Amino acid sequence: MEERYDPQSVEPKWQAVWEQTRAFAVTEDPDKEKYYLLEMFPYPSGRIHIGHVRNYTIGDVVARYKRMCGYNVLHPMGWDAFGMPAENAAIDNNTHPAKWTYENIAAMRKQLKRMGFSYDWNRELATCDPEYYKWEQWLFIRMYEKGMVYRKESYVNWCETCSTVLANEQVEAGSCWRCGRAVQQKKLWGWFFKITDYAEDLLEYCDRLPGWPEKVLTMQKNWIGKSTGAQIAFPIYGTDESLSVFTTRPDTIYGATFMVLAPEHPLVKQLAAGTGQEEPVTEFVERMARESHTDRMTEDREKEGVFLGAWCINPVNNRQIPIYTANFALMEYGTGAVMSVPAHDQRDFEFAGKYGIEIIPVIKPEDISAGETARDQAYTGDGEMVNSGPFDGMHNRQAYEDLIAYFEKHGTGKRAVSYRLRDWGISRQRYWGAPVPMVHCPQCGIVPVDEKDLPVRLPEDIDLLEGGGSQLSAHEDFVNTECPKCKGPARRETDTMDTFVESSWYFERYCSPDYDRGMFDPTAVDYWMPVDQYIGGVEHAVMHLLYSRYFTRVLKDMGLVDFKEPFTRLLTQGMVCKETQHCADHGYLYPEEAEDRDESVYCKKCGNPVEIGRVEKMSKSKKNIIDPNQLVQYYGADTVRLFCLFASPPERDLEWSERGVEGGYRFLNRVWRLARTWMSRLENTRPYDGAPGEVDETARGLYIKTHQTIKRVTEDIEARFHFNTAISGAMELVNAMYGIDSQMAPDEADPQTAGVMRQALETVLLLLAPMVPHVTEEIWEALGHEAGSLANASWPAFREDALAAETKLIVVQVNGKLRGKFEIEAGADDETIKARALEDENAIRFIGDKPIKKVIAVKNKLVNIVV
RNA sequence: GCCUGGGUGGCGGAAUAGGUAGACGCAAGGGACUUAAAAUCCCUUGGGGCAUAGUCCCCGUACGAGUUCGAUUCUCGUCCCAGGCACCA
Repeated sequence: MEERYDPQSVEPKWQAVWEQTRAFAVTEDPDKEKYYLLEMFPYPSGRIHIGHVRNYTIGDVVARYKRMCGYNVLHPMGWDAFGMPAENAAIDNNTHPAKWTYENIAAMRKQLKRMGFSYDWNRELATCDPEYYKWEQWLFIRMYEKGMVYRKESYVNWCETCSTVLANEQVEAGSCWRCGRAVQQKKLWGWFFKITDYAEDLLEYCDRLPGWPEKVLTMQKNWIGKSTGAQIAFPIYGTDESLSVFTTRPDTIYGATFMVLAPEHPLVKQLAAGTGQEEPVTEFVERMARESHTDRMTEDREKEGVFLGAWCINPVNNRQIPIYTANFALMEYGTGAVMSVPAHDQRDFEFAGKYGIEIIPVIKPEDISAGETARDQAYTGDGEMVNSGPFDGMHNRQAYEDLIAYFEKHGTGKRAVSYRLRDWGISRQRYWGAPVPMVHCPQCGIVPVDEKDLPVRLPEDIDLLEGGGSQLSAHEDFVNTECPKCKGPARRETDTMDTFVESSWYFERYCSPDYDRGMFDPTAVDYWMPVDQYIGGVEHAVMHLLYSRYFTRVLKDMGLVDFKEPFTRLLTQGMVCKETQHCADHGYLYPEEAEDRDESVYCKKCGNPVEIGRVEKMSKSKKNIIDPNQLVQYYGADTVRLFCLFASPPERDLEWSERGVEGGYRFLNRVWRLARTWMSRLENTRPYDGAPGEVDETARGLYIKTHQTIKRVTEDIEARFHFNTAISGAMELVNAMYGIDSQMAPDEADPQTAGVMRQALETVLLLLAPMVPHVTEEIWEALGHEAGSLANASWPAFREDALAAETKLIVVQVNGKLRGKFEIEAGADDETIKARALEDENAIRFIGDKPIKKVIAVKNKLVNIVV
């Protein structure tokens, strides 16, 4: 053991050992209980950032901990390797996306290895590998055959900068989630997955995922957005046709005074034709089409519409009601038509007010005296029905049910459910993605590629410099093919798939990454899946996690897996944040561009004082980032890992602090120095593992502390992943060992004390091994253990009797306020401790001459005297 | 507006089947070692009070009530912060 702790020599040494011995490679072993720990795989951007480090450190601690507990732990890592940045970088640097991607992967793999994460690198995969996306294409065809995929022309979210389609989930506040540009609507043909078929099941299972954070489940539920109500047909006046609407409030139908169609609704132009309203309607519809989705959806958007010149008939009272088209109606939701009841819907109320449409209240508010009708807003609550013919006097909840029964009886409507969730549009007009494996044949129409011809490989000789959009459609060799059916000339589909498709099944591929007869080896998936613990950022709460749940259901319905939910437990770790530094002349500054002196911070460029901003998520634009590489070079991977774990519990945001990192480094040095000081005394000593009764005074405290710490750290990790308190516990144990150290020199220690010291030291190493694996392995070896054996050591167990055989501190309260305390042997009965408490001088002082009403005793804890 | 979380020292954060509030770390102050500094080690550190300086007293977990012998923890109300959703009929 070296005198000085030098992470730069210790860490690479153990990383080499783990690599050579393939320490973390696993295979299915039916005799061992499995544990599948997965962290969300990264996009290979070129270098890992501190968010990755935190995510993967948390995961690594759990993986190593479970491994020490005897589980067969699958802990894989790979690359979410398709996507736009590769194309942009390729254009910028005149390289190829594949080259750029694989170089980035190599660089990041090296960085991850330098962190000492316990991955089974044999299972590494990259989604841009044809051997990977081949099976994605295979599944696409299976889904197509089963009618789970379809093609349609639709308005899509279009990002001009990225020249691609975005899924609804990829639009954030009306802008592209990647580049921030305002999203436009564009009509385009594209491929869709029928995720809406599973809306109900996905929703239902939100209540059957106890291992998931409530927050994520709520977000998913909201995203699916289930509403129940009725679908009702309104005959169109003067025609044989009818207008179908979805409403959640069939009970308010007597108050319907107008109808609204989405501007894109096919009936809009048809109904307006020849009514004299044709011109204003066409003008309105065209203006709406020109407006971006963003503008139309902005908050507080003024409601606006045009009368179509047509009417429909309310089926319950034959009332003739006007039909409008308006900006607030969405074609994608329900039937694209709204039954408007201004008295009981705020939006309809505003519209009616603007256009002078009649407002008929049909529900009397429960909290307002009868007869009152003048209101400045819609009433959306419950109450007694009025103005509703035969339903008058009934409670609206009852009328709701009766009206649905009435519609069903007369065939004018039915109970209905509507979801906010839309089908998943997966077409992207980009090069760097998995090609959709379909062929357009002038004779046979759309034909899937033959399975034997998979994968449909991305052509490598491509010139990306020619403008944006998909270069695939310009690649003649790729596009021109023959029809799998009639063998005539045909054209290939040039859309590639959304990269979320790859990440919807990679966790299954990890189970058998080299399998070449299917997406995965069923026996391997059967053994490893589902993932026991999944860890990643909350930013994936909706998209990635919902798509993965959907995909798993698809695989189940195809008989490929026998479970519905891929992730049993989910942990969403918080973000890494740091204060910003801003110079009046030079803008935001990187940490190394500012200089700390005299308790203030100055800009290195101009020497002026720097303004310290609020603590925010680390981002390049704010320059409040720190480079994991530099930290590792300076402090070592163990210190960086330790700080990430210690600074805050995993689900909470972590505020980066250079001083905090130094604190972590100092602690590891403290452990090192203690081990080094005592090494010659301990290396030939056996750890003391005897009964507590035989431990004499000197070592007794440390002995008990050791066992208490094992219990505490185990519970902190096992029950709640609170590594910060686990580390606190280990620090306390080290402090206790320094207590012995300050009392005696190592060679003065009696055999028993030395044994207890060794036991304490080994405990510290075992408990910290999952968190700081390198330094602990080094000291473990110095103690005479086989090199590299700590990674496979058993998690320590505590002795119950070591915790039990103790005196307890009893707190004395008078009227609930702390007035004194005393020590007594553990388990002393209530009467004994009450008696002792009543003798307490200070307590007596507070009791004074007031009569004692009651004395409450809690065994081993406290006595409260009530006066 | 709706849905989730969350408000505890100078700072990051401990403590919830209700039972000593502030573990552990950072920062700060004092001391030891040193020619000196760094490193290290030890001590102090929520606020206030006192003729008694203590095994002392009062206040204190966003704010206001309530339940209880006892509330950071449970209930109700209010305020503030963060994240998500937001014309979804």
